[in-house]
Amino acid sequence: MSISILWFRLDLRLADNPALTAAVKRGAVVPVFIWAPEEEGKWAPGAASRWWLHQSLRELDASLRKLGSRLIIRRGPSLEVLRELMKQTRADKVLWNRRYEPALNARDAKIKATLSAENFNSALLFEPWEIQNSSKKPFQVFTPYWKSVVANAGRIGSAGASPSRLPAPKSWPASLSLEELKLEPKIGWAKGFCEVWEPGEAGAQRQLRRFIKQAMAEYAVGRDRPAMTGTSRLSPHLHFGEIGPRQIWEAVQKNLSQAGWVYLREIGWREFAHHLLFHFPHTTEKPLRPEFARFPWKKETAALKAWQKGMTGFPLVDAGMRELWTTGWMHNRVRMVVASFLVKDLLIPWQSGAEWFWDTLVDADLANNTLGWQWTAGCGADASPFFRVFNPTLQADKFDPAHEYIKRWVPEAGTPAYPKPIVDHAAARTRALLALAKIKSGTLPT
DNA sequence: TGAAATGTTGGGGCG
DNA sequence: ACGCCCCAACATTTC
Repeated sequence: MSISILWFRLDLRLADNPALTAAVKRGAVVPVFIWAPEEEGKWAPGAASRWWLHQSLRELDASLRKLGSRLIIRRGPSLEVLRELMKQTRADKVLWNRRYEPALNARDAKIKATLSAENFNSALLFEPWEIQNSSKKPFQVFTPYWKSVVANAGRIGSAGASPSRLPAPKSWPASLSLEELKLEPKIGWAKGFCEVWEPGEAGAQRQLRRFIKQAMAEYAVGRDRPAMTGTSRLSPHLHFGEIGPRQIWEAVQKNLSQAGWVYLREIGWREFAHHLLFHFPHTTEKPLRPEFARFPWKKETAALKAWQKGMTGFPLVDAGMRELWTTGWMHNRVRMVVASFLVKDLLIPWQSGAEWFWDTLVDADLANNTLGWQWTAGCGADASPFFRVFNPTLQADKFDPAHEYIKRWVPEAGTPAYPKPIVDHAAARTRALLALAKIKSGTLPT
């Protein structure tokens, strides 16, 4: 029997974990998590993500201990740690599930070329290179991409079960304590997070069952009502791999209905985001449509601050930004509204919004965040056209008609204590369209 | 997975 | 009865 290092990354679960299954098959398993944020460059986990990661690692360790195993925690560099661990434990192979972020593709390739390693897919229905259009190129439009995924659905593997046993090595190598990683905030700003989230594999499963039973049938409407729990709320669990898309696919197929497809389509958008990030890795920083590099963005520090703090004077925008700050999450309908407001009403670069979301969202995910912001800014693949400007007031009336959501997060709205709108929306819309015209006319000869 | 501007239609009041 | 105007309701176009 061989000894394997199982390198946990964004796959913090025991069920449907192909690397884990393969490791168990080989013999003894040394599960390890390596904290190496510097290897992710600019996109190292933000503060909210680190809070979640701490809880999730604690849960993972507890589940491993129930099987007589445990989680070894180390600090990077990853290659050095893995090499050392192999020596210490006499393991002959490292197994892991793939990630697709540009910085990590390079790092992992190097590790794979250096050590004896084997990789698996736990995070996606299809690998980004498996879905191609008829000319063998990546898709850039969602609908044909999704059609291709559905047409190939028969090839989606079934979700694996948790291992019933997890053979331990003869002796355990040294480990840091979870606290030593200092992932949790020093001051208690994450209190609100604890009230609404249950990080870990068990919490993810509970959330999935809650959604399928109580919300999925009404999803087509419920997903647009920020005051309701009408969405799956699985995004942070998915990001950390506490649940995988194959498990969701399988569970929804068992209860399939028209509404089920509406939801699976959203899983499709997540899949599409990973597809795009893999094939167009520069889009984390730069617009996919090159003409947007010339867009006359503003550097409005005060306005950006007002947006971040939820003090723009637009109740729905502020409600969303405060929900984000308090709970580490924002309803997707409201994400579109606040993003449109930042990019179009304030003309602040979408990258500034992406950075703020990166730091404050517990579900911050490089693929989804990049797609979301480029979609809003109109500069991405299959993006919303820039001239589609959300009117925050109309959006509130449509999707929060009783202002229940607004009252929850902005109780002082409508009183003198509430700030005056920092822009005139109608004027801001005109200004945004003018700015857009500039990059269009810029392509014409003078 | 918008909203505003502009165009069209048709019912009803009124001379 | 008829033409004219008003305007809400709906549709289409534009950004």
